[in-house]
Amino acid sequence: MSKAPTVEDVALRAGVSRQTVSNVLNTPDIVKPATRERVVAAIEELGYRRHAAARRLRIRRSSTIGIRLDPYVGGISGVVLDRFVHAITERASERGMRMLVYSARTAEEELARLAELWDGSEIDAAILTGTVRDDPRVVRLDEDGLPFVSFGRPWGTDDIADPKHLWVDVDGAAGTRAACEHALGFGPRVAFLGWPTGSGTGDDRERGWAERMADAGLPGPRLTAEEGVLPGRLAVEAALAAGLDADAIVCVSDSLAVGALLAVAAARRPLPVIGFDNTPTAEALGFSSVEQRPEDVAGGVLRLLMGPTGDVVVPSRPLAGSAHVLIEPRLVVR
Amino acid sequence: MSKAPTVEDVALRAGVSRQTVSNVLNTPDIVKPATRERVVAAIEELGYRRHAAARRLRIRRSSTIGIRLDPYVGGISGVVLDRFVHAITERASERGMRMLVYSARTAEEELARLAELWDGSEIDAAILTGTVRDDPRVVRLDEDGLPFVSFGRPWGTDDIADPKHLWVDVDGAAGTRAACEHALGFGPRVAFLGWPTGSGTGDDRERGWAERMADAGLPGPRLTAEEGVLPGRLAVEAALAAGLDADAIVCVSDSLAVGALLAVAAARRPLPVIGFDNTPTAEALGFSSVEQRPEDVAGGVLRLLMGPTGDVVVPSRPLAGSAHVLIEPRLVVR
DNA sequence: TCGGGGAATTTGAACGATCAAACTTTGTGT
DNA sequence: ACACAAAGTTTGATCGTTCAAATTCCCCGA
Repeated sequence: MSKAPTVEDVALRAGVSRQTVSNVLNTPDIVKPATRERVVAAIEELGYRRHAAARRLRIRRSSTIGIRLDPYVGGISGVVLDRFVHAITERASERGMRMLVYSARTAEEELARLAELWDGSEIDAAILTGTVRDDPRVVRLDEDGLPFVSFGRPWGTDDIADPKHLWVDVDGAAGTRAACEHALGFGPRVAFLGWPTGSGTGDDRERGWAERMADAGLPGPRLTAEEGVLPGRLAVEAALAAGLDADAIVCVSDSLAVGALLAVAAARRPLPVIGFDNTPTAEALGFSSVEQRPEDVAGGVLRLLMGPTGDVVVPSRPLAGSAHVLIEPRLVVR
Repeated sequence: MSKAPTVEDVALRAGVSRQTVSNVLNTPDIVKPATRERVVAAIEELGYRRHAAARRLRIRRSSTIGIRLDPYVGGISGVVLDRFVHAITERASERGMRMLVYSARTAEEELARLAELWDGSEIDAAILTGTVRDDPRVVRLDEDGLPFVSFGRPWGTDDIADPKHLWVDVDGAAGTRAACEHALGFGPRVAFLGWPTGSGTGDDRERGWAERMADAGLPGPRLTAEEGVLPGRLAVEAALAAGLDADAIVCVSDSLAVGALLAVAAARRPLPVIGFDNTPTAEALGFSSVEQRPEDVAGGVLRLLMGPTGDVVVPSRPLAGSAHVLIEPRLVVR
């Protein structure tokens, strides 16, 4: 097994120069067809492949996007992110991009990692997940000039009119509205099991239910629990014991939905429960759930980073109207 | 914001030469302490970071490992792989390695991707998952000289004595044996719900149960179902209807365990069910399950690729005794 | 036949790091 | 004080590709 061929080898074989080979690879149309064919043939024969590192060094682009993969903490919620990672990996590859994953425990550690990857020219862009209000990462990445998109809105800031950075998110209200619509088929009293007020995501999802019920002129009961199966179960058990009068329960997450299901089953009250996130657990237990459509989120992220069709990351200042993508989720009925 | 500093800039600032800076970075002990300090200070002041692409080009190593991330297909089983990806990302980073994920739908496509990444010098090694008997990937990667480790044994080949390649796997029999042990605490009649005979993994897991029961002189009933919640449910329902006499059910997977649980609940027969893989669903529903310990698998993979402590991939011919790692799973009791 | 001009191709330099070898400094023993 | 080895440092070349500028080719009209 000999050394991998270089442009030089190909050039020699095709009887042309380095640069012509390079042109065939990068800008085929400026090469005379006859020459091009000869070069292509030589490439085939030698099994030539570009050396990525050399190319990166020269053009100062890596065609790679970084994304964090937190240490696995268990629970249902991590699954959504994993699905997104799968989706973005696939979509990125269609656009000629690679995905580099890194791990970090804290925001600081993530920043350190990203700085390293960015300065070392290992990534052209990054995708942030789990952004919080006044996220320190957003500020620093802006300073560093690293193009990035976040999956999740920066709740609390008004950045529709004056966008500070690019983001893609799921329209939670639309999701629960759809869930509600479906739930109303079981009867007029649709309850909502949500998180305590204050989380942007939770409030958004609750709004969909509240609005739909208001439209119908049917204020439904609202329950609250911290995220988790057990809290959900306890909340619903308590509500049932207190004489909850509902025809269905729409939940802010699959974890809470599982808890609700367990409570409902224990009480022998066959109440339909609808979850959010459509995790494998929802599939396994066979309850309906709102699907975030990770593929569409991934598509949105890439569109913001690279434009509708390009295959290069184009650093763009966020412009009102074109800095955000809001994905409409869909209800998976079971 | 000016151009990123290079070794040259650092050298100038510290009043030394390029190479000395490089030495401080790579082999600090051959540099005189006083000089070293000056260089380190200059690096700090300028915020210098190595340009990864340039380094890769020169040393012909990328310090990157590739791993496939299949398009997400849903279901519970994919979660195990995701957990492994998380774990390996974390561990790899501790060893100074990066993880590059790629997607592929078929073995052929994966080979194409890997060849591209390997020839382009983007990865130093690869991790294969879901290897099957006479896997075409194994042969081709060997030919190409790409170092790789597989997560999962090549069932069917005798490669303990004459190892053909490196692999790490989970000792399924040990897992079900532990599950069985725990189940025997509920009573002597422990049933097993497995896949149809013929899958290496399934047979291995079943063996643990069979052996443990044989040791106890208690042949338990054995049920069979294809992977999936519904098949599992139907199998157990049928068995219960036919008068299944059991004190607990050990299952080959969490999916089947969920099915078993649903059947058991529907029949109002409080039977403990134990699953395998410890997915979030097992956690959510609160049933015991055998945990594959992805962190240990990840550790094993890196050890095979890089030796016990190194930070470089060392391509090694598989040697009997040191080519495989078998992880002992542990039962998570709930 | 020659010149003009655009298309096609080639040449030299550069990207930023490390290797190998040459060179200089330091330290030791006599 | 001197020779000699070891330690420390510098210089020139190189990895494979692409950019920028220079050169050659080719067609067409005068």
